[in-house]
Amino acid sequence: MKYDEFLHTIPDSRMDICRNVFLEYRDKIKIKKEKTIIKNLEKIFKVTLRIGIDKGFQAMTMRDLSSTSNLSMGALYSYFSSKEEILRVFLSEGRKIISQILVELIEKEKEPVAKLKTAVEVHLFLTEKMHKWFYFSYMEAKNLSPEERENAVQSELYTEKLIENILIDGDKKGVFAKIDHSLAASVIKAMLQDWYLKRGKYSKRNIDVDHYAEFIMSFINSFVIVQPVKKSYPQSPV
Amino acid sequence: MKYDEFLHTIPDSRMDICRNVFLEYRDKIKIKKEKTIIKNLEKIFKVTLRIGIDKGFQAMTMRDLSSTSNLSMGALYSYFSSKEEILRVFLSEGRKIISQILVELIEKEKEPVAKLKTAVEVHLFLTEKMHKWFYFSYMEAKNLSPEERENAVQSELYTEKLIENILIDGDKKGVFAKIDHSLAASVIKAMLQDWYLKRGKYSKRNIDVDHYAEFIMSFINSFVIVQPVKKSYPQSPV
DNA sequence: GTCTATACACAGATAGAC
DNA sequence: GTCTATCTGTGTATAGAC
Repeated sequence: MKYDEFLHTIPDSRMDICRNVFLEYRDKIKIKKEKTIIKNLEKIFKVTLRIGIDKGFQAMTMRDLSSTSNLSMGALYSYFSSKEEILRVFLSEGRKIISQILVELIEKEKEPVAKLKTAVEVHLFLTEKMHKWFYFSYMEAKNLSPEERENAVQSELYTEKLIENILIDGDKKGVFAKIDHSLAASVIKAMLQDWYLKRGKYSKRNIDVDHYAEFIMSFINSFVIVQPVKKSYPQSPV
Repeated sequence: MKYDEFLHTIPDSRMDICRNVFLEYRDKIKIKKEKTIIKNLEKIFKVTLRIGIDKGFQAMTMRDLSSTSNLSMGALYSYFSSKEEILRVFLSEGRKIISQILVELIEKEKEPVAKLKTAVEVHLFLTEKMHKWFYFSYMEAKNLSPEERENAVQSELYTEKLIENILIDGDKKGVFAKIDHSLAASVIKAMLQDWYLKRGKYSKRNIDVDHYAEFIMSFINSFVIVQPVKKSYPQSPV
């Protein structure tokens, strides 16, 4: 799959998060009109993401958030009871949406080789589409409460487990080599994460997500596929 | 090389940082006695690292630092003119020491295959020995001033360039495949970073640094070495 | 629903005693 | 060299007008 195709297959995650937050927290929010809530939640999350990436969530003050979102301090506190809650809700709702899309698209494939390719691609495409959210989530997870941080860690491990299971399945079916599945999954995960953690670096070098996906698939396949035929990878023009 | 051997070949980095800071900043520090300075710098950096990893540098207050290090607020400010300066000095001195060791050990090797292995191992061993510093450095780099952040980024790119050059050299000599050297170096770097970014995860699974080094070398070699003989990697006992 | 004004706590930093 | 006491700014959060 190419990134362009992927974009057509999934809904607008930004809207989805806001709608889910509305449904889940409507009794805690002091405002009643759905339209108003959604509109302002979008503003709040958008600005949180922008400032949060720029200088970190801790360094963002509620006054920053207020002035940049054009909502008064008072208004902000009718949506969230504390600054901490903004972070908690934003990260946890994002995680839900992501794991939903990831699992759904992987399950469509049946063969291990195709499953692995899909897992890699969908993960990269998701992080491409929501790259600010992913970067923010990675950097700020440590500022969550212990329970919420545990949720974030588990969510990451879940993705890794998905990959590990694909590798195990492929090993059983004889298409993948007898490797350490757990370690291999970890390392593949690290490659996937590098895409959103070092996004700026790859942009500067004109590497787009399709190019990166193709490259790491060739890297991964050289290790996991049984009796690999060595494919030389074309040198990118500098 | 094994991690145990490595430990004997390098000096104590903690002491080194403090001595270098003393030499470089002796005129800015309000204290005169070298012994006192070194002793207190060690305390300050040690506590900064501990609290900084625990809850982030921004969240650490000077009062935290004061009470945990048993130095009064006033004393702290006779060593550093601001909280920000502690971060700046600690990170920049650390970078100097690390790049020094890395370059020195890589240059001892002459053949590309051995050079690559050494680069991977030394990087892993360094991050193992100073893993708190590396984690802290990674997480707090964004809180530096623009100029200092640029230095941090350049320092990372320098490591990557070292690896890239080894790959290019090996390609010329016919021992490495014709791959995209720049992308390959990036991905290898990502694997190396995962070791200190996810240290806790690997500890839980009883993966030590020697084991990790061996694994990612087999992963990397399957991709970069010309006409690879597929080595199956032994399954680790769970 | 949204605003302004303000309470209150706590941060970084310094002055000056010892 | 090190301490305590204190200044001043700024942070989160709320009360109550509109």
